[in-house]
Amino acid sequence: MATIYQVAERAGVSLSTVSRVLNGKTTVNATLKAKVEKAMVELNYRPNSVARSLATSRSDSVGILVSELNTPFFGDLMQGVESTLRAADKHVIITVGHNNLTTEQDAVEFLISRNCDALIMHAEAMKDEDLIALNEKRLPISLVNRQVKGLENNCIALDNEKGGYLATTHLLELGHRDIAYISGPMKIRDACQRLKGHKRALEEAGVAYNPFLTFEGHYEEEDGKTGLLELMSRDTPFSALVCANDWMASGAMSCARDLGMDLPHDLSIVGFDDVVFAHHVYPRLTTVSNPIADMAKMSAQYILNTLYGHTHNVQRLFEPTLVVRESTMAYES
Amino acid sequence: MATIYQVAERAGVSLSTVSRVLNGKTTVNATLKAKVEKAMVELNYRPNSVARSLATSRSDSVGILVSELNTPFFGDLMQGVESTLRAADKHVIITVGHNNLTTEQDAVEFLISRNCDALIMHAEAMKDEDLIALNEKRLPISLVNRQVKGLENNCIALDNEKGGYLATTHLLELGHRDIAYISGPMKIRDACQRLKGHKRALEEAGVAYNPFLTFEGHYEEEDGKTGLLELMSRDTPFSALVCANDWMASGAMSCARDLGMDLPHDLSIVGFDDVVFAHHVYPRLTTVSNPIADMAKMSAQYILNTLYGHTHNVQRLFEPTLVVRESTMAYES
DNA sequence: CTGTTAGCGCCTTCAG
DNA sequence: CTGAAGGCGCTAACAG
Repeated sequence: MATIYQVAERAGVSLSTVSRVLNGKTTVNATLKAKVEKAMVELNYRPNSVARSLATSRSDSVGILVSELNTPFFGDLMQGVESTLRAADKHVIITVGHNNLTTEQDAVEFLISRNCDALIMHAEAMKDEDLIALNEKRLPISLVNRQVKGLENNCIALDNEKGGYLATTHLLELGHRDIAYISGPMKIRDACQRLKGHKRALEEAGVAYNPFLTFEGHYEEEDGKTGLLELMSRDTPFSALVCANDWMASGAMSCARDLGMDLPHDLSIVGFDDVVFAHHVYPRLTTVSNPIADMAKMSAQYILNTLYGHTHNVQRLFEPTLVVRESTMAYES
Repeated sequence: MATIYQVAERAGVSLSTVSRVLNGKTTVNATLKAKVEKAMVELNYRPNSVARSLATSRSDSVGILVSELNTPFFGDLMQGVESTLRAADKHVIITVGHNNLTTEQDAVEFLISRNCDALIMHAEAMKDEDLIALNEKRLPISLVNRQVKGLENNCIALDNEKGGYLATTHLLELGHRDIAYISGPMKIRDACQRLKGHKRALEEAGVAYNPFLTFEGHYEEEDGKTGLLELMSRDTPFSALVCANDWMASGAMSCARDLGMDLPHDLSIVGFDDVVFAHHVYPRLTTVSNPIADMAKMSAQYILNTLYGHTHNVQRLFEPTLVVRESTMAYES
């Protein structure tokens, strides 16, 4: 690969001149500039971003931390960030945290050692204080789908409580009173908030919350099945079910069908996230949309602002909306 | 951030010694080594991989090119590569090609300028000769889901022809004779091969191929719908349909249901890829499994072999298998 | 086994 | 506006 030095030699100028036309910061005599550019194409010159990064300790790329690579949720997240960053000529380095503390920390170290200018993270295992320290002492970060006290500006989150509220309210409006709930793991923030919204909706409707109607899952498809089975074994009848994400909803639907139930007549089901397959299931899933791609985009814009002087508006709290499809229907006594 | 020099100073040794304990290539006196390690933790030292990369022109990371970030297929691909590479302590830099020539080339240049040691690519737009040149003149590459003449060793691919054959044979064995086919874009290799397999199955069964029963789509969900509608408008009855991927199959299923058809009684449908949502659709989709995660893993192992002296076995051609679920049933006259 | 000395490719003062 | 010189953090011969 040609280096800046060879370009300089061929163009008959010094390497600083080449550097200047490369970066376009300072003005360069038009003739020299032309010569340099000619030399560059002739040599098929490509700047080495590693060298540049070492010299400037910047890299024009931002690190991304996701929990998994192969789920629709994170797919949308990555895609949202990548496309808006790329439009600004920034690049993206993606790492995986697997919802595990050590892995997340390793990933962060890797990204930093790669001179990333900033980090956009979906951190699940790292603690609030770690994140605060990271942001203060190391490099700017933005958190997607999480709210950290003391880092309000950096957080882009969904109003999960409202989402839970919407789901349950929808069911209440359809006349359901006995509403079961399969939650995510309660150690995860958003899972708590969604459940909280569910409870508020019940309360406002004057329906007593019955702990026997809720089951704690792990956000995985399998939990929809085991949850439904468990709930049904408790001898507390219910006519509707809200699941804290679409995976569990899909699991519950399959299970219900295997049990010979007729959906949605025998059971109305609401999901959460409106993940890509939500309208592939049958009946098509009524769910709460989680505009993760938009949030990701916003997160990227925030980084663009703080790092490269852009001036996008940044919206920090996103409102979920209810997407009514065919998996819910009016209560039939 | 602490540098190797500061560590050396604090430990009272030269920086080459520090470098040595860092890389562990040569032996270092145990006492000195201890001193160095102590200094490293005290200073919370982290090696700067950019500097290392500049000095060695290696980076212990391999670039990945996918077409999209937010689809199950590429999700599995990325996940397969990432996990096996990470197990070998290599990192991954992911870029997106969007099935567009310029974008793909930019992505490749970015990865090279980042000193990636190798590339694992799902290249769709770049031409065979570009890929050959890339591999010969620049850096080792491995191609997933593509076969290039002259690059046999670097290619990990699925026997798509066999997949098409399996899908149609399954239907034939169920007694269907009039089998419609919604293909992918014929400019894409695998789409051609899948169709070829379909034709071979018909031929072997003594069923004449009827061009009126095939429709060319673009591998998108929408094509399932438009394809089905178009095929039905051609007044050539059929009792079964194979779609060249699951997205189109899902689209066709929704459309069929909207048309009031009873699945699978009124129409048996087979998909291709066995993508994550294939068993979320209803009826659960019979499809041809595409072990993309395994292929991705193999691709990573190939790179590990050629680059870092590993000695994994590498399987270059993968056999698809038929996954029979509930979207197909015996022909009813 | 250890320290010294050059670079890796580029940017960035500083003079001119 | 241009060139010379030093340095980013680390590795890799080369002597000792």
